[in-house]
Amino acid sequence: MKAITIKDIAKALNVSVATVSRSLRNHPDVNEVTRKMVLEKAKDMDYHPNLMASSLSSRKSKIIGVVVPTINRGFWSNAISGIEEETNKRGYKVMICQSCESSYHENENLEILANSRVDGILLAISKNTISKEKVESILSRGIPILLFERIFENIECNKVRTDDFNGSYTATSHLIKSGCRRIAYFMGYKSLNVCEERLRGYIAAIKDHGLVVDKELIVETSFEREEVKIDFVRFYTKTIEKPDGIFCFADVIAIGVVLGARKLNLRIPEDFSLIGFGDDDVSSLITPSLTTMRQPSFEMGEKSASILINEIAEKSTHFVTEKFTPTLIIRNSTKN
Amino acid sequence: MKAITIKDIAKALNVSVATVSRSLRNHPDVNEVTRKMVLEKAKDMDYHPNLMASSLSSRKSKIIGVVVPTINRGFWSNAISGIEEETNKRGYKVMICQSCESSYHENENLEILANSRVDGILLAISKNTISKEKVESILSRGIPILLFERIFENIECNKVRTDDFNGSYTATSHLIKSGCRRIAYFMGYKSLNVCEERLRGYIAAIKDHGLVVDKELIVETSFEREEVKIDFVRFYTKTIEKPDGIFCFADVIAIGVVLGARKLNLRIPEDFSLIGFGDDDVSSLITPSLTTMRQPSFEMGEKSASILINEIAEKSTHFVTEKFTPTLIIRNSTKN
DNA sequence: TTGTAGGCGTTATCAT
DNA sequence: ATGATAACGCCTACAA
Repeated sequence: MKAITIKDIAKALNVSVATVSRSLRNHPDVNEVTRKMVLEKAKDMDYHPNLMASSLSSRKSKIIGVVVPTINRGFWSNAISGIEEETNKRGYKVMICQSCESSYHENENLEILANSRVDGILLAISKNTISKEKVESILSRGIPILLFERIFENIECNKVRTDDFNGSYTATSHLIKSGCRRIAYFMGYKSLNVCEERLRGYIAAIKDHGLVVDKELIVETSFEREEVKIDFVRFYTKTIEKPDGIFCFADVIAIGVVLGARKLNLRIPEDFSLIGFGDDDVSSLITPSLTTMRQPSFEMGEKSASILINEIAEKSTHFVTEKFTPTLIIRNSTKN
Repeated sequence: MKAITIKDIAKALNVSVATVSRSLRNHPDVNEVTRKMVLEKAKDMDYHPNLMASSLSSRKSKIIGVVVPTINRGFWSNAISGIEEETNKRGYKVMICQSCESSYHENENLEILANSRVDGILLAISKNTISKEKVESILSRGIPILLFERIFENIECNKVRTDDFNGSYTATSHLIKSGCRRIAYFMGYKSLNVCEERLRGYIAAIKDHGLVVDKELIVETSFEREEVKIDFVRFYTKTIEKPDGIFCFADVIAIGVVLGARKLNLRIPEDFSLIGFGDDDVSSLITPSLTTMRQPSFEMGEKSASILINEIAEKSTHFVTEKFTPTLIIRNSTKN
């Protein structure tokens, strides 16, 4: 059951392992006749290269590590798909880990990936990651990290992000233009700077249109539909002056709001307008279909992988931050 | 920038690499004092083990390969999540690849995973994979493969599958019990044996209830919503005797049918009842909410990983086939 | 063009 | 309990 190695081929052919190795990797310094012979023999003997050995020796694994909060929902599953597409195209494989929104798991995953000597890491930080320490320690070990979607502001590395300010400004403005005057923001986790950025855009839009920001209308909630539903019901019930518009940090939150509204027998957009962020797969299907800011999640994944692989290949030290601007998709959860 | 190795630690401590290696791996044959010393020094020197070297030497990578048709939709993204959960719990990492329903990509991925010396592979075959050759060749190289959801019938390995016959029999029967007499089956790809199995269940239910099978009502379609929509419109338009019930191979197909029905201004379930398979995330949200056969996709992923890892650990040669029976979830796309 | 030999960072098998 | 030393399978100067 022992696998065939280049040594076996060399022996069988009475040549050196170097010649075999070179032939197999299309090295120029090999006689074409020799190469043909080696390749044929390799096929004959059912040879399969050992990538671990090759990686160890060449000091590159051709593997990209990925750490995301979750892999089976909305933005993340699409982004991963984009990552897969691009990495494969460039001859890399991918090792995927979930942090489950836990900084502890995130750190563990990062450590294992780094110890596996992946050539680079794509990371979207978890909701409770506040310290840059781990990331910086891995960067200092010479392993490139690209931060995407969930990033640290002050850190020296490549980044791919959404233009959150712009997006939420557009979303909020759309609500205002369609007649809303009292707009709530369901914001997700305060700790994440994406949430903060979108909060800033929301506030700016409110102010720019001469409305007032009411802190009572800014609600921190989770990324679980059912929890959001509960949060919404509580919020709406206890709020005296009802909002006539709600902007949500993410579509999954907006959908939670829809569920809550159904429970309270509220009609959207008659009783209030609703706008999400992300354009998840479900958003066009739910009733009412969801007005939202579309994020090109697949493309963001592709771009992230592309930039990281460029960095790996060229050893460039010039870092970029790529910003993707979301686009407004108008559906039936807002008026007009 | 060169990373610290056990050799460096050994030198710094004036002990042998063997001692360092043993200390690091909690080998019993080490003096506790020595171990403490080594561990401390390792931390001091910022040592991080090289997993590639370790894998090469120990001949186990602690990595599980996964090959699925797609990673960002319905059953698959949930199954992967379950796989991730279980593998991590057992100290393994995961390398994920998509076949994109292409046998060619599937083979390439399998080859790379095998060459990466993963300890085992979880595979759901693509829609156009007909030959078992590649799988068998990898099995013969001593790398365990577990087939899940999309399997070959006649092959010696562990399997985790849905009880497709049972599920589609139940689904079809439910339509009949709720009054349908002329039931269509939107079946997905004929080439897949899951599709065939569900077809068998559908046919059996029809016959058992004294109805007749009409081949005109068995429609092959794709797994893309928009394509299904088109297929449905064409089908419904050209069919003289309209069906009063439609059973779909998967929820994504059922949703395509919903879109098609909207286009034709048909009402569900008034004009026809609709039942899906899988209970995708969207299915409870769409209008009408979808009656469907729920598959425990996450658990199936977990179970698959669990069985495979057991096989790896115990080198057991006794293969099992685990069957998961789907459960009927009644919502608003069927009557009563 | 080909071969030799050392190295990649561990683990494992002997001794001691 | 510890140490030499040979694998693990491949790559790569350097020599020939």
